[in-house]
Amino acid sequence: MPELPDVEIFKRYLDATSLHQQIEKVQVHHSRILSGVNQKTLQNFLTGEKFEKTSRHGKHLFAKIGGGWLRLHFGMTGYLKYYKNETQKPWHTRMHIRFCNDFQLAYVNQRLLGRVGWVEKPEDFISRKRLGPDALNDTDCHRFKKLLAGRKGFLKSALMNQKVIAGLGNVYTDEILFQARVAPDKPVEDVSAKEFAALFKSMQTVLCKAVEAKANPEQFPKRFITPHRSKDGRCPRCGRKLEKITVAGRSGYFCPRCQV
DNA sequence: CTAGATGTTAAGGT
DNA sequence: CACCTTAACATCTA
Repeated sequence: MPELPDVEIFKRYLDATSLHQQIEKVQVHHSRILSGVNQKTLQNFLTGEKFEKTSRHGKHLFAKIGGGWLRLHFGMTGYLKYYKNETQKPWHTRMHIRFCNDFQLAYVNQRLLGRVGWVEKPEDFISRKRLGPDALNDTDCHRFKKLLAGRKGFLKSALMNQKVIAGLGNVYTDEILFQARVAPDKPVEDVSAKEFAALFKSMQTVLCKAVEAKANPEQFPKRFITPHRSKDGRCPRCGRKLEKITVAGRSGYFCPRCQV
């Protein structure tokens, strides 16, 4: 589930496997994943070059290479896989980078909702898309309040809006709301100063713990609601059956007793 | 067979 | 301008 913590793990994976190696060949198996660049241009930009470093903003991963940056976004289903043996090539590999050491990096995207692009600088992309500050690296409690102040609509919608804060998706938004004990359908205008502080603190804790757990829900702390997000899921705090709610077209889960 | 799944965006409405 | 809902995208699974 490629939200901020997942993409942070992909970043570390790319850093640990693919930096400073010359690229021998690039193949795009499905042009639908390309955004603002065609296959030939992308191949020209990458071939013979090396990834120098990476950065992440929200759910976007950038890798500096040659005269610009490769941008990777994963949609609802996507990940990276570094491998050597052709038998390990994942199903639904949409782009494929072969390094001179014979290892390969696959961009896997089953549902084709992810995108690969090329930007001169990450900041250009971030401002063009009007993305908010990164939820993990670029916020503090004061700024967080200011981002949400004066907004209308439900809290969950605002938190999931990438133009407000970048990186939170459906699952982690539910987790943050649960940990802060605030209901997803609370109007932003009704959120108290105390609740804003709790939300900010939960956002930091949840994202940090998720990254520590390698974004794997099986390794999340016991108090997390994420592993219980399902029809018969129960609140890990009070045991009550979770409620399902649709906000901004997405299914959210929350505990009606613990979250007010 | 159908509904729903981690994301984003366009279109149309309030 | 801000926000809402719905649909669409493509594919797999419960």
